[in-house]
Amino acid sequence: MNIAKVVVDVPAAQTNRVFDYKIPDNLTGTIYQGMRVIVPFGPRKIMGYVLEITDHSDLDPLKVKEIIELMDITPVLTEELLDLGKWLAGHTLSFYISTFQAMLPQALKATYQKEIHRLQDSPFDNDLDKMFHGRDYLDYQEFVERKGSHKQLQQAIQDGLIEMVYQVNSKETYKKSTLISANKDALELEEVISNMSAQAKKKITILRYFQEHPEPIVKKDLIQKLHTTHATIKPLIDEGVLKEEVKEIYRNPYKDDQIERTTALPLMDQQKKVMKPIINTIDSKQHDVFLLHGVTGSGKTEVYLQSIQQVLREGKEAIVLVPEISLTPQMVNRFKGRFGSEVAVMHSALSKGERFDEWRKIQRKEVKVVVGARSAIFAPFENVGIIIIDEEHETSYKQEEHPRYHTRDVAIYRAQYHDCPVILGSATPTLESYARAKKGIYQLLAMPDRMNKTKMPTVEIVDMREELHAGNRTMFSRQLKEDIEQRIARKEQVVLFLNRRGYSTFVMCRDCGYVINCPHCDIALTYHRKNQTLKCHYCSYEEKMPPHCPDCKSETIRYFGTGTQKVEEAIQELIPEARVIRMDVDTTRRKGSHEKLLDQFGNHEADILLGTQMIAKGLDFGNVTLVGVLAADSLLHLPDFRAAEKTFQLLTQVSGRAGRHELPGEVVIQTYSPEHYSVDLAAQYDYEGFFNKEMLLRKTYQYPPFYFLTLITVSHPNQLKALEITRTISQLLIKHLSDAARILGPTPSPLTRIKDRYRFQCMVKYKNEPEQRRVLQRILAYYEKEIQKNDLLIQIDLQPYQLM
DNA sequence: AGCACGCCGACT
DNA sequence: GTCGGCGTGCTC
Repeated sequence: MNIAKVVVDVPAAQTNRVFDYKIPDNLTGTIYQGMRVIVPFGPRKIMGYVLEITDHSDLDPLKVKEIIELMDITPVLTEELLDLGKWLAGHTLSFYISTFQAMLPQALKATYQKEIHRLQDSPFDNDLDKMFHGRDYLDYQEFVERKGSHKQLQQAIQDGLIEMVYQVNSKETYKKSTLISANKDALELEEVISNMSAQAKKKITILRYFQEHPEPIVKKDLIQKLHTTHATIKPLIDEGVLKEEVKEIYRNPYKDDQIERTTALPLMDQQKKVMKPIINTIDSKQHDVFLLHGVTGSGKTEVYLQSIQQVLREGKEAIVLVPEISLTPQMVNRFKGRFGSEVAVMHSALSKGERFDEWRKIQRKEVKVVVGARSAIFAPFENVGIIIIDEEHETSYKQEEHPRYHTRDVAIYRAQYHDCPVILGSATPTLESYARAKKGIYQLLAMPDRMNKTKMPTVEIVDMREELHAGNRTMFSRQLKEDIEQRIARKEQVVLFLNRRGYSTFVMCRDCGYVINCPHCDIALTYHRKNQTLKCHYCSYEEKMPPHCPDCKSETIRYFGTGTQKVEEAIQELIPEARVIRMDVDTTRRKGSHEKLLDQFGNHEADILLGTQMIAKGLDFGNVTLVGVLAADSLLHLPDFRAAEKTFQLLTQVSGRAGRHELPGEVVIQTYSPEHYSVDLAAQYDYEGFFNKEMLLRKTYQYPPFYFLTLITVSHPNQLKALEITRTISQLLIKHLSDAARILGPTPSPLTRIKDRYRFQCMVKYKNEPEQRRVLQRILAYYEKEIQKNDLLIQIDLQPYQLM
């Protein structure tokens, strides 16, 4: 057992395999699969993951190098996760290294540094010598920046004067804290005190403290509590009366102790009904996928909590996934409240260090439940008893970069391994999931009623075209304005929802219609009022807002579109007495500000909560009786076959924010296409009707769930070249896939140009193409060289969510 | 990816 | 004759 099979940290097709390394004697017995190691690779030193430890290599023993050192004391990837990574790489056409990296927190990613070390004290007489500044090493980066001569460098290496040293580091850091405790019991301390000089007042106070509180205390806290300093504690430690120990502590982003503990709530009949099959599956250690279709406010979370409780009782662990956007303090508190310190929380608002700590709690089995966004599906638990995906229809479950996985697929794969259930919960399931449930592939569990039997809010659809005809040019219909005023008068609260997508704030000249576009990408620049600049969403190009139109010199150049800022101004103008809280990316960027704004709203410090996507989910304020949707159909016109589905989901989701408690709710939806079925059926809360209607269309136009999709996007700085390659790829696909597969394209991508690269795409619609992955892999291999040297980029997305 | 090797044109 | 440009191929 002295050979390790290692996947190295080089994401390229040619290195996407294992390399054999000898395990040096000093590491025998301490090295396990799933550990990170540092290995020599060509002239470099890089990080790699040990996949397997065996006792033989097919290679010439002379060619096999030795592992340099270990980066971990315990494996960071379990055997299950290593296997999952291998499967996922094949499933998403990614490199092994990319899938393994995706499973671990950022802090464990290796960083590389190159240094020039001098081997002799004697100076060499050229410019290179000066760069050392008398030190014995020089950072390579510095050498490059100061335009060092590569020739001199090479010469010096040849002459044996210097050598290149490669450093491999990992970014993880541990937060440490010093604990103080007494070395003696209360009686012994009494003796020490009596022997002390009466002048040593502070010292005595400290010892008295430990007589009463024998448990260890953080040094900093002790100093603060007793108004003393390090200087008084130190001698006591030296005398052996007190002892000091350095312990690793976790950064704690949530103050656990402030969260009120809760116990299981009594269940309503419909909750009891759905719990039964879930509990059965848990008890019989079976794998099954449940689709929990429950309207907003039907009590899905309580079902999750009690299912988890059952899992914990069996000594197993639970993974709960929620969309990033709804990972609000309210949500987190519900889990912390029920399971206390058994919960780890993982999401992007945490710092790298905090996320690493949460991950380590899981790795060390110090917690039993993880609540997190997409990547938490890779939690290194070894005894998973349930996986819950809340709001399963959310698009954020699909990773849009390599590896392009869907969380649902990974969840089901892991649940199969662990023989445990998966619960997909949603008020508006994806057509894919609902269709599978109807076919019996998933088990459908329905919760059609709201808790406390509160009625779903009444929904009014307002046709904005009529408003325009009636001479109302504001963004608020007369009805919405009236309703808002009424709520404010009644001291009730209002949530206003603005869907920003498709309505970004572009700049247009009112005289000639000229729109300012990004010079590198094919989209309009977005206006940022803060510093009067125009920014590109895709390449972060930036320019100053021009005082007049670049085309016709007219000064009537204005920003268009409806941003939350603009809506806020409009409300103030229309209803001056309204107190408004605005929630968008700008106002919630700072850590904790999200929470703070919601608290303010919860305390009725404002009448109106105005926001984008992020307020559509999970908010639960009893005093909200009106929800206004300002532009319901802005999503409908995106080039996306899921546009109707997304609109339906969003409207349903938003409507659920109103009237959750005693007070009845009302929803006003403003739209330019009131007759569209997704708007109309959402207003009637008719999921089934929407499902049937949409399924019919999907069937006609051959989209999921009737067909699978593969989207191939080719981009290249040369437009013709991009088109040509896309055409070749479609022809190859036509040739090698079955006749039943439909290959569309090449067509220009909806975003024709990003960062000066032209984009074309090709789409495959198919039902069953077992050869497809292999064909695509061959296509990638065929273009490998061009991908490396030229600027060719080929993106392959199996089951894409975003068609852009 | 990065790095060495090697082949070619442009220059002291 | 030599320097440095980049295309080619390899990394246990």
